[in-house]
Amino acid sequence: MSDIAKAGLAPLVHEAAPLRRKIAASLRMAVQTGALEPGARLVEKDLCQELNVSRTSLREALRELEAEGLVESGQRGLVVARITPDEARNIYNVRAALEGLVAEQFAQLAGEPDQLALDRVVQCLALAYESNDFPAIISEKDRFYEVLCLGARNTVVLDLLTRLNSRINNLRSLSRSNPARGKDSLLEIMDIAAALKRRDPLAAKAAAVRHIERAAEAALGQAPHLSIGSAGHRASF
Amino acid sequence: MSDIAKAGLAPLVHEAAPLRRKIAASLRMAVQTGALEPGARLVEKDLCQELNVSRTSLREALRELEAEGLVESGQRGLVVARITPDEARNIYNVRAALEGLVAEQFAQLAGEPDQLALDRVVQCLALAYESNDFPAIISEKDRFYEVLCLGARNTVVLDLLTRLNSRINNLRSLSRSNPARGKDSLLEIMDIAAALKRRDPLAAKAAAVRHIERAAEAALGQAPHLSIGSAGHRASF
DNA sequence: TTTTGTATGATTGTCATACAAACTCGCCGG
DNA sequence: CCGGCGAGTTTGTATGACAATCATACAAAA
Repeated sequence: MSDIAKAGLAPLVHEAAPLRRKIAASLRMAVQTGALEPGARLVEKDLCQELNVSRTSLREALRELEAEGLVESGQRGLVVARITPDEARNIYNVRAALEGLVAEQFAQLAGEPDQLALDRVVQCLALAYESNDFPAIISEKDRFYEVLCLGARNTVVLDLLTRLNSRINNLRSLSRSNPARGKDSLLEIMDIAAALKRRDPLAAKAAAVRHIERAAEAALGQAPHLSIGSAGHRASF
Repeated sequence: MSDIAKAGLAPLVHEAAPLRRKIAASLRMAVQTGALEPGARLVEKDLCQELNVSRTSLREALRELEAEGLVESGQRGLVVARITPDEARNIYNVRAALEGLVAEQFAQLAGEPDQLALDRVVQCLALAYESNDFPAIISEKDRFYEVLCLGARNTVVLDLLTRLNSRINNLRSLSRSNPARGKDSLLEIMDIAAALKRRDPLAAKAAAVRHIERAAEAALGQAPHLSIGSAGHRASF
């Protein structure tokens, strides 16, 4: 065995992003920024010209987005998915359930490195909030949930949350238009982090659920015509 | 408006299954039955010949399965996803959380027609259990959850559960090898149904969570090395 | 014998093209 | 005004092609 092999080089994680993945990412971004509005038709030929890719690759990317629920088949071809109020509400309900679960798991399973990573990402998040850098907030928050899921040893939830978030990213940016929301949001997150540091599973779960409920209120308006998430989870505190 | 329109005919939802969907379904079935074992390589050319379809459609189907998590990219191309014990455990944890949520919502939101549909599907399920018809049990149980989600006005969870189940269908049939499990499973489901009929959200949620926990025990062995789902949810009863 | 270099084939990722079926829209005749 | 007809558009599917990458085997060198 050579010296190089012993040197412990990084496995060089083959970050080969296939074209279809870049296409999917580009379309996701277009939906998030509003360049593609809900209900907009996705005409393959046009998108091919726009992105300068073949129909083959484009269609594979569309399958990915379709499975994600970001686009749906209208009467004719695909359209950007319209999110009904019920769906939006339910996405938040699901997020509350899932993030409550991983918060609970993190408190029970996370090791020292996970706690350190959590500290770091919470600090980054605080900075992003202070500088009001919206894209950074979103991206750091995604990283926060990533750290949470990894510490919870739960990649299943990480997967699901990623997909769900892509469906409500437009709502997320909408809810940030409320200036007061930012401060509250950060405080709620620090509540979660504090409970996690104490390794208090139930408090962590409660804080995580509360955070999502507040976010839902901010994004959807104060009237959750489905009292579900709230009532049910509050009952379990 | 014609008499026909008044007759309340089904909207005839143009169930034109594109070929790629049939391909995906066929591959799902192959994984579930074990014809394709976890870790098995999916060579496109071979699959094309086997299924007698073009590579174009096959690859689109594979994207669908990839997004579903049923196949994953190995070093070279795709392989049938191997499910680690952690992942399996977490899939059950997530199912517990999600099915608890929809049970709660059903109890609060379901109308008369939903309750009727529930009765019907529970009866079918009982029949399937009695006749020990494994494929029918699986299929009726999927319908049970479909009815549950529709009554809960929560298509988001319906979507997620469908995808998750495809990843553990092999485990599900495995757990059915335990003969005693069938009776218990049916009883647990009737517990859920009873709570739903009483419109008791918390009892319904508790029963749904308990059902999944028992199923997890049966499928994964009695030692849930992650005490998460159990501890947390029991605490909220 | 072990390591290195090379050839060969298999497989994926991407593309261009083709064509049938389904749909849209506008035109035309009643 | 209405209803059908036809042209253009768009999707679904198939085919063939090619470069890049990977696997394997094999030959050459140390």
